[in-house]
Amino acid sequence: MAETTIKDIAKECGVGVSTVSRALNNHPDINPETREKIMKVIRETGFVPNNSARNLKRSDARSIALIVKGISNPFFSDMIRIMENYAQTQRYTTILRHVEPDEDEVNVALQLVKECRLRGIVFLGGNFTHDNKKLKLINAPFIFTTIGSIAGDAHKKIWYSNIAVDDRAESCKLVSYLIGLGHRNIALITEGLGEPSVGKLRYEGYRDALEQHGIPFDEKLVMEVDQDREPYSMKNGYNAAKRLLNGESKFTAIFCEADILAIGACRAVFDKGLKVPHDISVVGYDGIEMGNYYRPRLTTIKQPVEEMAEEGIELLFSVISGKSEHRNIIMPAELLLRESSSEANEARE
Amino acid sequence: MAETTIKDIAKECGVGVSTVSRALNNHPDINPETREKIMKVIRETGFVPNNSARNLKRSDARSIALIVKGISNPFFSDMIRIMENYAQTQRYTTILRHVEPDEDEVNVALQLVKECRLRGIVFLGGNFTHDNKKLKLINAPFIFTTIGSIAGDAHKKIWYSNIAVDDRAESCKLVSYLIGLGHRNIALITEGLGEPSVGKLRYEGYRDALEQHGIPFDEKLVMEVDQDREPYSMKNGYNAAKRLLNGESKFTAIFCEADILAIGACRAVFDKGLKVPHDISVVGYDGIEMGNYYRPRLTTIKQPVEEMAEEGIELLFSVISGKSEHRNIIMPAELLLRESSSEANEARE
DNA sequence: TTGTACGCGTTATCAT
DNA sequence: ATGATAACGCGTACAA
Repeated sequence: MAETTIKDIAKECGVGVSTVSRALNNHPDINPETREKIMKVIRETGFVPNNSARNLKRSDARSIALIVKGISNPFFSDMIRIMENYAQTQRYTTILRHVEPDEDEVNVALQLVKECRLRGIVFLGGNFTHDNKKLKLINAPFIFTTIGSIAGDAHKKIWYSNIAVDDRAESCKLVSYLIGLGHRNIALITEGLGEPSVGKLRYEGYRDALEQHGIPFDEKLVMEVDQDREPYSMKNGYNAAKRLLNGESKFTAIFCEADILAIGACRAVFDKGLKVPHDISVVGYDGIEMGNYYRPRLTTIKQPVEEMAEEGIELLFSVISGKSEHRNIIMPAELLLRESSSEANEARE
Repeated sequence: MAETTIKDIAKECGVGVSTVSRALNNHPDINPETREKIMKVIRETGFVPNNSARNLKRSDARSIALIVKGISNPFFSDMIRIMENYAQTQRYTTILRHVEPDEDEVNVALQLVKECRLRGIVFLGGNFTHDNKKLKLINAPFIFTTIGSIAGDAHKKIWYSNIAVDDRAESCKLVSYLIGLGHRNIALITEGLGEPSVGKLRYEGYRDALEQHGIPFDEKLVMEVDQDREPYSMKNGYNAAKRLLNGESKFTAIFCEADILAIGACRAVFDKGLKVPHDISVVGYDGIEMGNYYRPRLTTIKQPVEEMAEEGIELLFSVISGKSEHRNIIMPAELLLRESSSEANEARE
């Protein structure tokens, strides 16, 4: 029941193994005829080279990894698809690895790179700062994406790439828009402020906006989600909003750090017998497709997912092939004004 | 820049490579002291054995694959997580592979099994019948899940597993419920009837229900989604519903073969200035979390995702370890009566 | 252009 | 209990 190997093919064709290998890898110095003969047998047999043996031998193992923190966020699925497809066009194998919220994505990468001889890594989600010492140990080029950007870092000497929107600025933009609508008491549903996450950047953007408009910061209006398996979930948005609504602080708008949280928050508002946006405006962040189907359509910051994925994966591959250096790319995001926000009405008690 | 290998560790510890290997794999015949000494060095070095070399040599490669058709359906993310976690507890590596709608999942499996020496495969999504000849070529135990069940097959001699709900019966149950509410003109938004997919089973359940209640079948009320990249998407639900609404046939309810389609369909109804369920009832299938946050909450058939994932992966592993035979498991589904369905009002023209 | 032989890092078999 | 060594399947330098 042993799988057929390159030897079997060689024997079958009456040639040496190296000739088969050459046929397999489009090597130049091989007689087109023998090549065709061999490929025919390969097709008939359905032979597929053993990946382990290949990677073991090859100096360039032709595989990259996508390390995703937060699979259940639909935000990532498109990006994953685009990146996988691109890798395939480069004849690379993609290893897709999920990371639980309590796992350290850098440790996972460290392990994976050794296990699988990766040629490159994309981190999706997770924290935006990491232990540099550990990062240095990753023996392959890597890029971060959708984990936030820090504009000030752009000039620093960089040895890995980052591609993201300017979360702090975009977040500030969104909250400023709410303020412009007359909202003064704006609640925030946030991922949690302990970690250096995008959540924190968006939180800072929120504070920036308040400060710029001379609105005092009220920490009672900041609600962290449950330290759950998955911070960005509808359930967390729901629970956090419920706590806010049952609290004593009054507010006329909620800024949720992700659309998926906003959807949960809307549900909590409805369950309270209130209307969005009439009683409370609810805005999100990310621009997931669902936001356009939800009722009301979600006002949000739309991240350019497709473009980020494309630019990111192209960048990684040009770094791998030595064609380009690492870069720090800040993508533009778009403020989508839709139905879940409106002018502030009287703040509820 | 070469990675550290088992040899380096051996040299460092002043022992042979086989001793290191024994320490690494919890072999019985090794002195606990030397074992501890070696493990200490391994921890300090951060050494990780090369997976390719391992799989190459090992008879039991300790890896399984999850082959997923339709990543963007949030329905699958929970299942994937549960299965990955379970595999990890068995110290197995999980290879997650997405399949595009136009790819053949069996071909992918065939290739993967050879490339990676898989010990088992889970198919999520995709068609429910396949070329048996090809299936026989898959050199590893495999199970299908969420691709529909055919009750009549239960007695057949089986050499692979299937775990799913009885899509036809559940679908019939749901449509019968609508009929019970007084609906006579019930539209169907379906995946497409060319392929032997769950879509087809649900379509048959729809027809069963009509027939049982003596309602004539009207093919004008059956709307196939666009042959898109991804059949189950909100966009497809939206477009299909729009075509129905702009058509000449009248109806008071729409049965969508997936919740994600139903959400799109609701949006189309709203855009037309109509109300769900007052003017048109919209029901879905799957029981995704979003259905409970949407407004109105979706009436649907809830598949027991967690249980299916758990039972499925456990079954696969017990087949792998020879502890059990392949089985054909039909899971119970639940009819969730929520807000998107109500008694039929006058059919719109 | 083609074939032979070696080595990639690991595990398993056999001595010791 | 431990160490030397032969595989595993493939790519490639080198010889032919």
